[in-house]
Amino acid sequence: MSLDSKIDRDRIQRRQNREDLNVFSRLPAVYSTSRKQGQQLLQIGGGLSIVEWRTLWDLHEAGPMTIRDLSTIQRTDHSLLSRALPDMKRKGYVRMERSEEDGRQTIVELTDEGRSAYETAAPIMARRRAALRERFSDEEIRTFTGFLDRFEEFLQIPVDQILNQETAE
Amino acid sequence: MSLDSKIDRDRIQRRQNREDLNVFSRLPAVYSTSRKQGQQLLQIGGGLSIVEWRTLWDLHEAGPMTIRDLSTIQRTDHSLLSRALPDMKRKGYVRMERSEEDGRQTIVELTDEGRSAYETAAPIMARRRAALRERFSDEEIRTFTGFLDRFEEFLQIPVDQILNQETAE
DNA sequence: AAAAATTACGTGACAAGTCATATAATTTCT
DNA sequence: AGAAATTATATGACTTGTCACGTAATTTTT
Repeated sequence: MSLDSKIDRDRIQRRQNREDLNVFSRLPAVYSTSRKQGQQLLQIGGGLSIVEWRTLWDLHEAGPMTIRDLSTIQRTDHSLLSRALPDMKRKGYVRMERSEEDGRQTIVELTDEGRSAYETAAPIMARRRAALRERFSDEEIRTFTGFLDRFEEFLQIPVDQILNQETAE
Repeated sequence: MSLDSKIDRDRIQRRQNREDLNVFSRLPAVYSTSRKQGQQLLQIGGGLSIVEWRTLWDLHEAGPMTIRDLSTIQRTDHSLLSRALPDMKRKGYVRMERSEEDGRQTIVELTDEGRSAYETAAPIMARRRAALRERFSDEEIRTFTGFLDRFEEFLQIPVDQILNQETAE
């Protein structure tokens, strides 16, 4: 019997419908589509990368800070910044200086050129957030991010603890 | 003046709090933490990669299907599968066969060995979903995925349409 | 004060995604 | 039927993200 005849369209469809309710499965697609949209908008707004945009934005909003601060705000690994910053410095977007108080830290500060790059991208990115707010009320955003909070709490649970709860089922 | 003294801890903290409500900013971290958790569990459950797990799971649940079907269910680019499948075939997890009905398609089917790899990982991954259900009711999961639906709808909107709605603000 | 632990950062290696482009097969249009 | 468009897959190039490990600086312990 050929494999063709073994394909069960209905069953495949049901599988897909089922997976629509699986948060773990949906996250990758939602994330990557969101990222894609961000990249497109940044392309229009001067060609910054996502990491660059986040960094300029943070520095603009909160002033000079360390690499650790940036990675904390952005909720990413510091290595992402470690790699992006020298490039950004070369482009003239930021200044970097070893901290006098703590020689391990590097303090990053926006330059005028960085500010100007920020200002090119900012209105477009603001438009995006506004467009989202046209579709989600403040209340809904809080509910949505509340779910993200709870989901993140779940993800914090150590793996062995998850596995040892079989009884609770 | 040294850069150290220009650091404003309070302002940085406020920035961070603000970003906690920004869905666009939160998604990357939530996604990658979820992925990390998945990878850890798979490591324990036999060492499958995420793509491999998803594929074995889908084939187990819905029977043989094409690469396109797999990528649709998994909501990812087909290239991910295109690259993973030859490896999975080499490991003996799947069979691949050109479709007789449509010579462009490749039909993928689970082998016994693939089934056995699936069965090693499955209980662990099921435990994870159960652990989630202990913290989110069915109702809440539906609300959560409902938000994901709406957010994805938003992401579907063409970029130029988002930018041209400035009036609506 | 010396030793041990922690923290900040840099860097190499890897996974999971994307897109763009190429090719072959199928379908649609004229 | 032939031409044109579409679809399925493969593959190269790239981004975002992780982790692990190394080094230097700081903090904590003894």
